[in-house]
Parts: sequence; structure tokens; C-alpha cells
Amino acid sequence: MARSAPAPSRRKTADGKSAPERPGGHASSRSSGSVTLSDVAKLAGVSPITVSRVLNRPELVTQDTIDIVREAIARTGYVPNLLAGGLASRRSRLVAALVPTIASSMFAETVESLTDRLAEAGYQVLLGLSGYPAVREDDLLDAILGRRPDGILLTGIKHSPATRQRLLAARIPVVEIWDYTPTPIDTLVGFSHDEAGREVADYLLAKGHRRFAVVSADDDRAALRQKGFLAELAARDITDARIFTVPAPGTLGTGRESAARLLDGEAPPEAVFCSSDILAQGVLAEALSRGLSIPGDLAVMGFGDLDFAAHTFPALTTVRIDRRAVGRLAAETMLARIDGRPGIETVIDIGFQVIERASA
Amino acid sequence: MARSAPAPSRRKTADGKSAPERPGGHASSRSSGSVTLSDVAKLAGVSPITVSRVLNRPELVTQDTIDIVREAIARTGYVPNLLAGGLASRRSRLVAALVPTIASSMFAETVESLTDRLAEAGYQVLLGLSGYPAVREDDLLDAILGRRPDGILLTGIKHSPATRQRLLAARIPVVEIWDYTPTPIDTLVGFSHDEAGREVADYLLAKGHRRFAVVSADDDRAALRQKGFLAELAARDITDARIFTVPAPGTLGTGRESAARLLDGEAPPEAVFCSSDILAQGVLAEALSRGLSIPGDLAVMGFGDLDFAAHTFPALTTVRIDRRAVGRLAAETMLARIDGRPGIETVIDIGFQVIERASA
DNA sequence: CTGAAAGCGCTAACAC
DNA sequence: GTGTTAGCGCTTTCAG
Repeated sequence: MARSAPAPSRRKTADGKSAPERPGGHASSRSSGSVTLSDVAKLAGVSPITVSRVLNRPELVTQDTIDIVREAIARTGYVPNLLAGGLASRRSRLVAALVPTIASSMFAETVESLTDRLAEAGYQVLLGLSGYPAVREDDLLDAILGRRPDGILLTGIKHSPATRQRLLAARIPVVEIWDYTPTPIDTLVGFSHDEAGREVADYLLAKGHRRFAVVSADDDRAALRQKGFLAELAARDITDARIFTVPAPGTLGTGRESAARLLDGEAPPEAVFCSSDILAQGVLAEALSRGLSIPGDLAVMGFGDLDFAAHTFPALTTVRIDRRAVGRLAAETMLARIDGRPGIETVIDIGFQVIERASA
Repeated sequence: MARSAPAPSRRKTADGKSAPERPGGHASSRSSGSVTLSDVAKLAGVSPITVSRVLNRPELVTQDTIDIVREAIARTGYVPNLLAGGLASRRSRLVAALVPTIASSMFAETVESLTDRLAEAGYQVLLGLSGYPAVREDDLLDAILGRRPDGILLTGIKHSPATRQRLLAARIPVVEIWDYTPTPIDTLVGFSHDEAGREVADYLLAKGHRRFAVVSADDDRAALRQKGFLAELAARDITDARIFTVPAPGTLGTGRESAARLLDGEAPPEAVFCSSDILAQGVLAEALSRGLSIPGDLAVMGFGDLDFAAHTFPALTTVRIDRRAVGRLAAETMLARIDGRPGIETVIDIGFQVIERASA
């Protein structure tokens, strides 16, 4: 299938270019390594604490002192040791974020907007990738909690008892995202997947469809959407929807394969609900390759990635979620909670929209 | 264009569900908060250092002691404070990674595989998003260096003098990725964009094309590919390639717009070289909507996102880069350097491949 | 407005 | 094998 043209995969090995030698060797005044607060203080002729104040609470220091200290900082190239600062102050200025993956743009954009907003407020994000079966969540959590983050963001609302317990013990703000429950561990920014599934069903039913299929990735939230979808169909006495479950995260390939089996089967569906836009994309690719017209011959419903769908397959209808808004709101909520405030609202339902475009 | 169906965007405000109260209140023996090494030591009836050894160097401790200490750790729910550990040992077990964005899967997959590999080795990744104009790189770097990472990964080889200087002063391993130079700051895992551009030109020329266009995002590496591409064309006396530059990161929308202008212009090109697969996708969307056959009427060359292209537009030819391999090799190189080893090779050129699929 | 003393929680050395 | 003694570099009191 794929032929590879002139592949210049040569492996250039450089000469043993000297690596920056690790210890000593430099004309630095200190024994071990980097410049410390005391070094700066000495150079500025003040006490260490004054330097600390210039950095963290300049309003407590005279402008003159500030200038002198800033000068000394610049001359020495001092970079405050946040490990030491965090240890002493019990505030790490670190927020941990646990997501299944960033390889799909689903969470990547949320993480990115979260990171941006938190950076503005002087926080950094420690990223934890739990993987889709989320088996690593417990181990990961320990590694992360060890950094003493000031807050932690989790994807979803299903966590092991161990996770819950450790979270509570850590006594830090927790923001759960991408799902909905009236009783989060602490705070939540998300929406109801069950309801999203129901609305998709309503929408497709209103279009007059009666033969359905679901192509769904094997993850908790996708399962919820599927559940809502099927429940709503059942309420209309439709119980023969075909269901394809593929490993999470869904890919173009698995979406396409599912579609192939679907379309080869007897009584192919009029409408397919996919648990992600990537899967929907795969279904569309297969449908188009068979010359089917969309949505005339087959209605395809995606979930989540609007921009993408909008340009490549205008006929794709999708459920819109503002992924960056999730990150932004999660950041605001987190900052509020770190600040000791109740956290905007305890539960923020960001909602979703069924977006339909002019058919192709 | 986009109509929104029943949008249940209601904002559920929960009651002021009690947040985990911050200080005190618990029956814990300690004054401030979490369990410390000493707490565990007391409970186990050993000295603190023994607990430390059980955790970090169990081979120095008797099995009996290990069991007792492990038991105490479990009972107390002790989570080692890595801030304190890092401060004392001067090893943070943190590796920083600076990338422009993770919203495009370009770097997301690289970051993900890097994170996975480093996690196995007991390191965590501190993610820094520099943004595309990379204006934030300097500020970000200070925030990151303050965490005293054991190593740092940078995207690209173009860095400000300030960045270079701070990096050298930090005296930690540096791995530059996604570009090529025989003289990296310390170590490099990437490939030559200039050469990639040249090969694309060769490939398209070999196909018999003579009228070219470039749709390129406004970033350093894309510019290098463009440069290589144009240089190779010039060597064959083709100097009339049309050039469209769009803001980085490229999107489907900007790709599509560029294509529209391209195809509306006089003497539309036979072949377009896009600086990313997303842009190529946009170009293809526009071309298809005009009923053009691909690659018959228009050859489209993408860059980087193979899986994606493979399924949605079989006719798209692309330059393949194994993004996960970049992350994996960067991780290995990083670990080697942290370990004091020379770092596999100083320069690893992972190469690239021009991948052609059966035309649609 | 600035400083001195004490300690955050852990580990590097050196004893025993 | 295990313990003791000192810090790591910063910030928190509390004085002045």
C-alpha cells in the first residue's frame, strides 16, 4: 500500500561534542551549583529575606531596595529555587492535571487552555497521562501528590476508592472535568454525557430515522452517551440498534472498519452515532469510498471536534463541546478554590450543542 | 451556516457543597498537614533515614525492616514529599519539555511518548507551552528552571541568546528535538527540514509537475522546509512557485482559504506543498468541493500526520515522521545524559520518508 | 520597612 | 544494616 520514496534515514553520529560538564569547574563563588538567595543578598548588601520579599511581596519593600536587589539578581542570573520555596511555604504553585491522553485533540485543547490560564496566575501544570483504561491513575496519583500540587484536576468522575481517599487526604482542591454529577469530590466543570446521548437520539429521530447504529469507543463517558442514546430510542420502542464497540481511543481505522461491517451487514442503518469525531470521520471515509451520499444514504453523527468536521465533511452533524472553555473554567475554578473561595460554583455544567450544517 | 439544535446549556448551580476544609480539623498527629517520614519512622520504630532507604534504596535494608516500614507507610498513607527530597538530593526527578503547542497532534504524540518512557524511569514531565511565536520561551524557562528539572527538552534549535545562556548556566542535559543541526546545545533528536523540503520537490518534479505552490504556516521549521523546497525547484530553473503563508499553527480553515485563492488565480498549480497535514487537509477539502480530482487535477503534499491522511484522503502524499519515535528517543537520550552518559549519540537524525499511497 | 532565628521534609555523609 | 548530624534554599514567624 504505502511505498516509501528515497528515505534518507541516515544516522548522523556527531563527534563526541563535549557535553556541559556536570559538577564544579566554573568560577562561581558557590560550592555546589546555582546561585542562591543568599548570594544575591550578599551582593546587594541586604538580608536574604529582603531578597525574598522583593521577589514575592515587593509592596513591603522600598523602591530603592527593590532596585538594588533587582540589579543584583540580574548580575548573578539568580533563578529562585521553587523546590525550596514550595517546601518552606507549603505552596508549590503547581497544579496537577490528569487526563487519559493528549494525543487526541479532545483533551489536548482543554489542557492547553488550562495551562495558559494558570500560567497567567503564576501556576504551572504538572501533566499526568493516565491512559485510557486509567489503570495507572493510582500510581500516577502518588507520584503527583508527592510534588505537593496546590490543586488537582481529574478527568471524569469515576475514580477508584483508593484515589478518592488519597485525594481527600491530600486536602487540596479537586476539579473534575468532562463529566457530570451533582456530587463531585469537590468541584466540577463538565456536562452530562447521558443527556448528550439522549439529545442525539431525539435529533436523529426527529429527522425521521428509525434504523440506528452506534460506533463507540470503550471508555466510560462514551458508554454513558451510548446508554443515553439507547435509552431514548427504547422510549420510542426502538430496540434493535446495532452496537459496535472499539478500543479507546477511537481511531479513523477502527471507525472505518466498524462502518464496513455495518454496511456489509443486512439492513444497514440509516443513522450512525459515533462516540467521537475521529470515529465519525472513519465511518464517513468508508461511506464515501462506497459512494454513499451523506446524509442521504447514511446520517453520521460525531461528537466533539467541531472545527475538524466542519471543513472536511460538511455533512457531518456533531455535538459541540467547547473544549477550551472547559480548560478555562476549570482554571478559574481551581484558582478560586486554591484561594480558599468556594469555587465560582461547585458544579458548572458547560452544556453542549447539537450542530447541524448544510448538507453536502 | 451552523444551526444549533435544542441546546441545553443550562447552568446548574449546586448548593454550597462543603469543600474539604483546608487546615486542621483532622485527628492527625501532626500539626500542619500530611504525614512525614518521621511519622512513619516513629510508627515503625526505626529512624527516618531507614524509611528513606526503604523507599529509595531498599537493597541496603533487611527484608524484615522493609516489611515493617512498608506496613507503617500503608497504615499512615504516607506520600513522600518530593519537594523536600529534591531539595535535599538535588535531583528533582523532573524533566521539563517545552513545545509550541499540544493542540496539534504534531507535538502531542511526541510529548506523550516522552512522558510514557520517562514515567517508566521514575521521572515526571513538566510541560511548558511556549506558543508559536515562542515569545514566551524566556519567561517560561525561568519558571521551569526554578523547579530544578534534571533535564530539559526544547523544540527546535533556534533559541534566544538569553535562553541559551540560562540553559548553559543551569548545567543540565538539554535535548533539542524536531530539527537538525550538527552543533546542538547538548544533544539533538530530529531531522533536517531543509532536506525534507528538497526531497518533496524532487518527488513532485519526478512526477512531472512543473507548476507549484506552497502553503506554509509561519513558523521556523515550516520556513526551512519551504526554503529547501524552493531551492530545489530553483535548481531546476523553476522560480515561479506561488507562496501562501498562514499564521501558525496552520488550520483547516486557513488551508482551505489559501487553496481557494490559489485555484481562483490564473494558472493554478499542478502541485501544492503544505507545511502540515492539517493545511493539506484544508486544501483537499477545497479542491474536492470544487470537484477536482486528486492527484489528477491537483497533487497535494502533506507533512507529518500519516494515519490521519491515510484514511480520510487516500490520495494525499505525505512526509512521514515518526512522532512517537522522536519522543521515545528523546527520552532515552535524556535519561542517558542525566545518568552522566554521553547520550546515545549527540545527534540523532531520525530521518523521514515520503509516503505515497494508491491514488484515489 | 528590615532582619534574626527557626524550620519546612528530606537525604548525604559519615559513624557505629 | 542502621543511626546521627547537618544541611539543601527558601519562607515563616516575631522583633526591632
